[in-house]
Formats: sequence, structure tokens, C-alpha cells
Amino acid sequence: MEHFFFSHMMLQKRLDYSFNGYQVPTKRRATRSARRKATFQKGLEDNQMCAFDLLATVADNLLHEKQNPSTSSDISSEMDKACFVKEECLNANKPFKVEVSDETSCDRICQHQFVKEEGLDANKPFKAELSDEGSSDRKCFSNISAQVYNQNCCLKELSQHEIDGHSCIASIVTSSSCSERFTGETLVDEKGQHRMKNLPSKVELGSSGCLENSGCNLTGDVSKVNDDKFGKVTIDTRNRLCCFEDPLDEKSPTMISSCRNSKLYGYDNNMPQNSLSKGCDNVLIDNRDDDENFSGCAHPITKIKSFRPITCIDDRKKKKILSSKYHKVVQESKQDTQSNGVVEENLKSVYNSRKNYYKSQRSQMNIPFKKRKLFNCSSDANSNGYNKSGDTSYSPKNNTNQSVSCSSSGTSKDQGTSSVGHSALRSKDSRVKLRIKSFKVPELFIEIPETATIGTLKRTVMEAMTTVLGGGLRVGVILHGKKIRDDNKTLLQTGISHDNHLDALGFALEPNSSKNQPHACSAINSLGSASGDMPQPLIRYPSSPVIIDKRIQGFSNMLVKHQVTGFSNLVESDHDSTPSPIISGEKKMTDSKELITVPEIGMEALAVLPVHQKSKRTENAQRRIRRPFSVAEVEALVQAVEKLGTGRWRDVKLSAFENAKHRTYVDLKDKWKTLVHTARISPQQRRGEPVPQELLDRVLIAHAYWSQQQTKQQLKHHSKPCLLL
DNA sequence: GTTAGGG
DNA sequence: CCCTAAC
Repeated sequence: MEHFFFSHMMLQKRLDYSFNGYQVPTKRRATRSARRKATFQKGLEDNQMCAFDLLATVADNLLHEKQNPSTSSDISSEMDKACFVKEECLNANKPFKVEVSDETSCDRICQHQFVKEEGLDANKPFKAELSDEGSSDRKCFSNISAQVYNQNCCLKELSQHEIDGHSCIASIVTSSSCSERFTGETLVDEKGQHRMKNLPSKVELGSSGCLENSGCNLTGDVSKVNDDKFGKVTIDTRNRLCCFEDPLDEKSPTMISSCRNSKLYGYDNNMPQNSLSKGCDNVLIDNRDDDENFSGCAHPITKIKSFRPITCIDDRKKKKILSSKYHKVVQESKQDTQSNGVVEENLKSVYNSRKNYYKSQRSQMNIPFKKRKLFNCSSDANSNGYNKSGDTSYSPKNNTNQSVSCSSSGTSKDQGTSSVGHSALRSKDSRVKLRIKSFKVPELFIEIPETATIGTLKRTVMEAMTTVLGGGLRVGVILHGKKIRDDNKTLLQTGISHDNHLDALGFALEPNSSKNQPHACSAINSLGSASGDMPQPLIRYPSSPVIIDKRIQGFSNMLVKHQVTGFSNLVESDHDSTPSPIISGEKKMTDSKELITVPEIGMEALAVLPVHQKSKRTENAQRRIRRPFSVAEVEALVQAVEKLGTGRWRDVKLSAFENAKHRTYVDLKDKWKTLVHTARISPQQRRGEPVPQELLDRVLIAHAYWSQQQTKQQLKHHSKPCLLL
């Protein structure tokens, strides 16, 4: 693989594109929801919103995933009530808040749905915007940077940062710039026993006022490795900072940037999401396994200083990766992830909860295209947290809800003690409000031949994005740089409710699973131009290069478009894409496989782009919009079937639905099937637009008749021989 | 390309 | 509606 990569590099002159912090785009499903979304996004030019979507989606997914059967009903009801309000945020670089109950276990934080509270008054403008003056170079912060600013804590320095999180950390920012407030529904703790008696800690964090002053410096055992003129400090935390249980995770570089000057990522469009203002002291912490594995995610000024393709892995691992089949890898990854106690379940539950998911999807954040497919195939393989980082901000201001601030939370630290007063507060306000400004898509590096077409480039980028986003993400909670793994811990227990800790709270987008699917590519071929003559585009992440077969290009264009023109028309065409579609031969396949394998390595260190065939397919072939049959159609169908009989669906189609392009003979056949079923069940059990009983009766009659005919035919067939004998 | 049937 | 096997 390396070999291939190398030679390829040598032979092909490539253009390197690096994308940083893409705000998460949206899905490319053309379903109803997608369309709504499109409409919705029409006016949306702010990429930032995408991040919002992503976050919401992730949260939503997680929410579902985590649902406990016992609590599911509650949750679902909440879900219904809750909605993601994107519109409000669209134009704005407004952070949204997440309100979490103290009781909520840590992981729950990520699972909230954000509900907008209208009562919110506009907060003060977010001061902490990063200026991009520093440079365009600065876009290297793909991985987050998350700082929590607490009014009370802004000046406080973080004493220790242990980072065991994944590469992407959503930052928590104390900004109250958002005029909209999103409150997350508090979820019921899955395990009742874990509930702590919380003090009333409704903690409203964040204050715009403090931003200027809030300095969060990383201190502790970190050693300064590098300091650039911009004040970025790269800290090599090595293993010390790694607390990953997951081996793979360990290698993922984690970066924390702290903004001393409290300049935070702004929601501003113009602002490079990745850039920190000059004034900021950005501290990058690279988590590395060993010296060799250094792979920084952050590339301050100079481009990718630490990009190393594959070297990051020890030989044994490499070997393993190279040799192993994808599925094997996937399994492994699953296991690994499971150690975290989430992945598997998540995947499954996500799929299972799809229904609810859609239900709650008012916000149109539909990411989940076919969850099932996605998860089955590639979800496992997703990219590491390399995806995006987000900012969470606390709003310190006493907004309507923020009755209790850090101070109270401090008190609440004693779990045992709950005074009456507290209880009163608790009942209503024991919430920790978090405002997550955005999640960013981490830096992406794409290498593509000069000869590639723009369309290819677009697709490539899109694919990369899709892979990252679609692969399945989960949210990690990081406190003081330390990843909180115990999902059952309450916020209170964890200290999130406490002001002392709020400043160190961060969220990271992590890969839900870790491996890529092997065959990912095959389906992708159609898109591609990938043929023998066309050089294949490569997409890789900074530290761990991920190579995507060009065949995977499916969505790339979306991304680009997004970048350039915003969301509308994301999905578009191949027309400008590369022409030659077919992959020449096995060799190509082999290559692609190899290419695909690369990611695995990357997984170790960072994010991997999962390439899966299904996902691609999903992309291309969207599920058709559901179009319930009208009574008139049913009647026409019944009539046609009465005449023609079952088993001649093509004829039925031609005779009765010739002009209904959207009705295929398969559809008619299916409809008939359902009609028969409907006719047999009790009226109470029927759903949807009621079909006149008369028609149903005819259905049964016709069905019986034709079934009989069919049987007769068969008997004839069989009997004939007998007779002959 | 159609059918049939499971999902 | 999707997906597939079978024809």
C-alpha cells in the first residue's frame, strides 16, 4: 500500500487541497426531508450551520442510541417535543445551548436535543471571534479546540489537561452571543441508580463578558515542543495525555487549543473556522504514541507540519492492517470500540431508532440516510473524530433560565447534601447549560491529480466529507482534557456542574466505529472516472493519510459547493465530472483496495475515511419518496387487476398507470400486496388514507379469483404429465 | 426486463 | 419502497 501510494505520488503530480474545519454539510438525500432541508438551506449561506446540523444530528443519533427501552417512551415523547431549530441559527453565528441536567450522565450531554427557547433575549455579541488575520495558514486547526469559559472561571487556568479524547474536540465557549437559545432536553438517566441527588444546579455558564479575559492556559505536565510566532504552542503530551482505552484512539492526535485571549471560533462566515485569532494562544497538544507517531492535527502556520502518511504505525500493526481483510478489521475495531461501551449499541440503536429519528426530525437535520446500510457497511469504519470540532459555549449571563450559576453548582458538589432550597432549585433548574457553538469538520487533505476534473475534485472532497460524517460519530465529553468515559456518571459527579470544571469542558466528535469497509469502492465505480488513465484522487487526513479511491467520489462535489456557494444545490452533478466511468480491470481494483486499506492505518493515528460502497449507493440512489396511493389509484389498480389478474403487473402498469411515471409495476404489485393485506385486517388496524371497503372487497374477490386461476394453472401443469402417463 | 416475495 | 432471487 505504501508502495502504491508512493509510486503514485511520484508519478502523478498532484494538487493538494486541504480543507479545514468544514462545517458539516448536510445529506444528500433527495427525500422529502432532504428537500425540505434544501429549502430550508436555501437561504443558508453560512457554513456554520452545517456544523449545527451535524451536531444536532449527532446528538439526536446518540440520543436514540442511548435510549433505554425502559425510558424510550419518555425520550421519544421528548423527542417529539424537541426540535432542532436551525433556522434561527442560520444567519447567525450563534451558538446554541445545550441544557443538561446535572443528573444527566456525562455521555448524555451529547445526546441532547436542542430546543430553542424563544424567550431568549439576545445575548451580547460574541466577542470572542477569532480573527483570521493571523493567516490563512492557520486553518490547520482541524481538531478542535475547546475551551470552556465560565464566567467565574475565565481567568482560571486549567491546571491539567489530560487528553485522551479523540482528535476533535468541540470547544465550549462562553459566549452568549446567540440570540437564540437552545436548550437541550434533559434526558432521563438511563440508570436510575446512577442518579445522584443533585443539587440544584442549574448552571448557566458562559459569559460573553469574560471572553476577553478568559484565559485558559494549559499547564501541567505538558512540555512545550513548539512555539510558533502566533503563539501556538504545540505540546507533546505523549502517552501521558492518552487515556484511551481504545488502542486506535490512542493514536489519534488530540489537540487542544486554548485561547488565551478568549478569542474563539466565531460563527462568522468569513472567519476561517479553523483559525484562531492572533491574539490567541493556541496550544496544540499532540497526543502521540511515540515519537515516531507524531501526527499533529493542527497545522498552525505552515501546512501540515506533521503529516505522515503511514509511518505512524508500528510494524506489527501495519502488517496486520495490510493483511487483514476489511471485515476483520471492522470487527476488531468494533471490539475496540466496544470497550468504550458504546459503539455497537449505538450503531444498532441508531438504526433501530430510525423511525423515531425521523419523527423528531423537524429540524430537517437528516443525516441519516439509510442508517442501516450505513452502519452495516461502513459506519464502523468511520473517521475518527477527525471530523469536526465544535464549540460549546456557556452563557454566563443570566438569561432567563440561568438562574443558578456556577456558584450554586459548586455547592451542589456535595451530592449527599441537598438542602431544601436546593431541591427547589433543582426541580426546575438543575441543568447545566452548554452552548455548543459549532462542530467542525476537521481538516481534510485531498490529493488529486491535476488532470482530474473539477467534478472529480468535488466528488472527492464530498466523499471525504461524507465518509467522515456519515461514518458514524459519537460525542465524547472531555473535561480538563480528560475524556470522561463513564457514561453513567452524572454531570454532578463528574464535576461538570461545578464552576471549577466548566471551563474545561469540551466535546469531541469521535468515530463511532473504527474501521473501513473493504469493498467500499466497488459501488463507487459508477461515479467515477476512475479509470486507468485517470489518476486517482487521494484524500487523506493530515496525520494519517487516508486515501480514497477515486471511485468513491460520489459526494465530493457537495462539499466543494458547499464551500463555495453554500448549501443550495449541493447535490449536483456529474456532468462536470470525469467522463470515463468504468474501471478497467482487476488491477485497478487491486489498487483501490490497497488504497482503501490505507485508512486503516490512519485509523490508528487519526481519522479514516471510510469508504463504503453502500454509502455511495445511498448517495446515488436515494430512496424514492413515499407516495401513498390515492383512492382513485387504488380503484384503477383494482380494476386493472380484476381484468388482467395478478401476475401481469407490467400489463397492469401499462393499462392503468401508464402515465404515472412514479408508479412502477413493482409498485403496483406491492400495492396490491398491501391491499390484500389491508383487506384482511380489521379496519382498526388499517392506517393511512382509508380505502373504501367496497374496493377492499373487490380486492379480496379479485385476489381470490386470480389465485384460484393461478392454482388451476399449476394443477393443469402438473396434472398434464399425469394424464399423459 | 419481469415476477414474486421477503424485508 | 427496497432488494433480490429466479426466470
